[in-house]
Amino acid sequence: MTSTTPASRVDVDPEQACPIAPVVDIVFSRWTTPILWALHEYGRQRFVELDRRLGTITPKVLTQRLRQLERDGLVVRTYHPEVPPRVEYEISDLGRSLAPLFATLAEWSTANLDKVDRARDDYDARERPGARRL
Amino acid sequence: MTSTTPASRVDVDPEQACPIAPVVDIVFSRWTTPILWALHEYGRQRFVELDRRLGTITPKVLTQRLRQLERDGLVVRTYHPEVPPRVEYEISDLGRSLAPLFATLAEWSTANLDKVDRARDDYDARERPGARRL
DNA sequence: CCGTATCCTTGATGATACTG
DNA sequence: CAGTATCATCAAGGATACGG
Repeated sequence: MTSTTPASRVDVDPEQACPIAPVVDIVFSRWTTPILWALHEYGRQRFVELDRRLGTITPKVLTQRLRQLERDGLVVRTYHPEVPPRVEYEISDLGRSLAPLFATLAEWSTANLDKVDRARDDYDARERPGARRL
Repeated sequence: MTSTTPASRVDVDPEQACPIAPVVDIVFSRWTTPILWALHEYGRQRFVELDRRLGTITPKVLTQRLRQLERDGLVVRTYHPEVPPRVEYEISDLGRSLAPLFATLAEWSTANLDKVDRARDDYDARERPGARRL
C-alpha cells in the first residue's frame, strides 16, 4: 500500500475524518451525559446518591464511568478517610465548560424532537406493509 | 431538591432524568456523526462514496445507520431506477439544523481537547504504579 | 459506605457470500 | 451498484457476591 491507490478509499484515517469524533467519544459515551447532568444539576454528591439518582445503573458500571470522567478531568473525586468511608464527586471546571453545549443540545431537543417523532411515524407508515424499497 | 428521602431511589424514571438523553441517542449513536458530517461537508453522495469515505465501516453497518438516520428524518435517500442502480443520500433540513450544535462541539474541541489530554497524563502519572486510591 | 471480583448474557460488529 | 443473509466473534453490560 502507501501508493497511489487509484479507485480505493480516500485519504482518511479511518473514522477520524470527522473532526468532532474525539469529543463525541469523551462526552457522549454511554452514561456520561446523565452523570454529568446529575452532578451539574444537584451539585457534589456521594457515590450512593448518584447510584440511586441514575436509577438503573449498576455500581460496577458507575465506577467505570466515574473513573473515565475523572481521568478525562471532567469530574473531581474526593475521598474522606472516615468510618464508614465517604467519597464525593463533583463536576470540574472543565466539565462545567460543557454547559453551553448541553444548552444548545436541549434547545435543539425542544425545537426538533417532535419532528423526529413525526418523521418516524411517516417512515413506519410508508415502509411498514410489503415494505418495498424503491 | 427532595430532602431526606428515606432510603430508596429518587423519583426518576430510569436513565430519563437527563433531559438531553433522547437527543444523544438520536444524534450521537455510533457512526452517526461521521455520516452526518460527511454528508454535510461533501454534499449528496452515493452509497459507495460514503462507504469509502468513512474508511472502516462495513456496508451492512452503513446500511443500518443510514436507515436509522432516514427514519429519524435527518437524511434523505433517493433511488434512481437505472441499471446499474444508483442511490444517493443527502442531509435533510432537519439534519442541517444540527450544524450550530456541531459547531459548538468543534469549538469546545479546539479549546479544551488538550486539557483532556493533560488530565489523562496527570491521572496516569498519579495512578500508575501501586495505584493506591485515597 | 464504596467499591472490586467473577460469571454470564446479549447486542453490536466483522467476515463472507450472494441477489436484483 | 446497492444492498441482504448468514454465521462467527467479541467486548460492554447486568447479576451476584464479597472485601476494606
